[in-house]
Amino acid sequence: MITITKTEIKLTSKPILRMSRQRKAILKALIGVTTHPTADELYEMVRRKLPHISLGTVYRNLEILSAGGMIRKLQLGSAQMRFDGNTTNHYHVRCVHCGRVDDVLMDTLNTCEDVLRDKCGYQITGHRLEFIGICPRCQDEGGGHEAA
Amino acid sequence: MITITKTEIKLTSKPILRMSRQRKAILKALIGVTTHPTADELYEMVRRKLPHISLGTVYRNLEILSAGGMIRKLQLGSAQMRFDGNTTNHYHVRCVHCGRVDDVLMDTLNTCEDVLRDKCGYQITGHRLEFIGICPRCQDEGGGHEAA
DNA sequence: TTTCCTGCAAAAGGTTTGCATGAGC
DNA sequence: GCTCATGCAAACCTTTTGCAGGAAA
Repeated sequence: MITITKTEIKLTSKPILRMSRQRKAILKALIGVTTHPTADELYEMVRRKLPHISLGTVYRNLEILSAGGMIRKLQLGSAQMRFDGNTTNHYHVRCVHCGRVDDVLMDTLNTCEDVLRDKCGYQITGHRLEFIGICPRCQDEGGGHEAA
Repeated sequence: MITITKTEIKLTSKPILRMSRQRKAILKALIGVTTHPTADELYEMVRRKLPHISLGTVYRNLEILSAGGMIRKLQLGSAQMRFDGNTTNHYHVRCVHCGRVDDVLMDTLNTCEDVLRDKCGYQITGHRLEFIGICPRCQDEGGGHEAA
């Protein structure tokens, strides 16, 4: 269970999570965009406000915030991790050329999970669906963009 | 276009791919299992036959074989890459406890791709669906297994 | 005999971690 | 004041790469 107040986040029978300036800035930066940034991109974003923040702190907080359910880790096809401030159930589409990730609006496949539960012996806890394609911009420019 | 003979693989307007002992052993090892091994696991498997093979060679060949469509790279939720000798369209289920990956038998979502193509501006080229859960063995043992 | 491939080892990412100091509450 | 969080830098892990020698065809 998670309790969120203006100043702290409590996870039942876990240490109190303090709302440090850094943590707040990271969360705010992530919630403020829809671009699913990498840790490094987030580091650059937050650095404009807190120039002395370290990359290690960004990683530590992204881990903590996602463990607390306040953000979501996107372990997509690319090797690098991306993060999403939108924790509602939704899917993504990724551009093979530039690496950009957008949201996809479609119904989720919850009935599939129920079917599988009975069929393969696994206790299903979730699923991850990602579409791959070429984004409008890369189509226009003939695929000239490289992975960011 | 791919041409496969007993001794070589030709990719139209690409250099000839030779069937070296190493390449053959890697391919054979991967096709012989249904466990979706990591590069390192394959390295260990192949090392029993070819003790002097290097990990770099394994990586290089996995890359080449997957580019040629003879095997499939599985970029799943875990950070590490896994490989699949089964190149037919199918989905996977991954155990959060032990990292094991199994095949899932269900129809593929090709109609979703068509709908998206019209809806979000991306030119969709594929999709990746992975279920997450707890495998039978980890359920039995109370989740005592750790990631491999 | 021409390429392509291998083994070795170093480099290159991305991510994690140990430690002393600093800051929430 | 007690803890938790931070900054720094080193360590870690997986994957990639440069190079000289080796082997397919």
